[in-house]
Amino acid sequence: MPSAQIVPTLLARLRQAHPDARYELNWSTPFELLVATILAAQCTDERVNRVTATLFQKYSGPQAFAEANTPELEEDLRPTGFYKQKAKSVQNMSRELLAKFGGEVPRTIEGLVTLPGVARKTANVVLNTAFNLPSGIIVDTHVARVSQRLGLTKKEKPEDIEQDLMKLVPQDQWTFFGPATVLHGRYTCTARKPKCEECPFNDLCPKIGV
DNA sequence: CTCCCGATAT
DNA sequence: ATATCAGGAG
Repeated sequence: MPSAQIVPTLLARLRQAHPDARYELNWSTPFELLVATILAAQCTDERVNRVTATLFQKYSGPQAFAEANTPELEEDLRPTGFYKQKAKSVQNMSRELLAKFGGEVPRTIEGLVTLPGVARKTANVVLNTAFNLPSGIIVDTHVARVSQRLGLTKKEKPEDIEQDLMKLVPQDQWTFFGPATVLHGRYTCTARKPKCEECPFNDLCPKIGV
């Protein structure tokens, strides 16, 4: 069966499994979601949430991060891993945000991607989740793995996978498909021991790469 | 392609 | 012990 044919079934069953799929990062403003998403690289949401709970009390917005003492910020971010890189990204991102966008998170992928530490995945998370804009499809390690196993793409690079998915999935489903597929990958189609027995797509999955 | 880097599941 | 985890920059 061509992969395009299974997409409507896929979307219907995804909705059953994850009716209110949304990101599991905690945030109260688009800026906080942007910071949290940068911190989420190679790190679980749970650990990011543990850090941001106190982080966002200490640093109230882009101005506070821009003026922060860098070694101190590094320590604040240490539990998320890559902490020197992430401290630099968050601080420089905040400075650029103030300099170029008046401290307001831009609502376009072109604008977001100019910020340090922000590429398509992070930009799509912010636009899809905070602004409900179908700017593209979030492709992280989970979406990539699930899409490959289901035979929706044979590509390796996230940007190429996103292109394939955008052709297959109707645009008004993009903001649902991304987060829902992330959850499916996180809890069912896991990297190491995928739970194929309890997977709602078991009957239509070629199980590529499993 | 390599590097950044700590925490957790297997 | 080691692969992997909501990636991105140089």
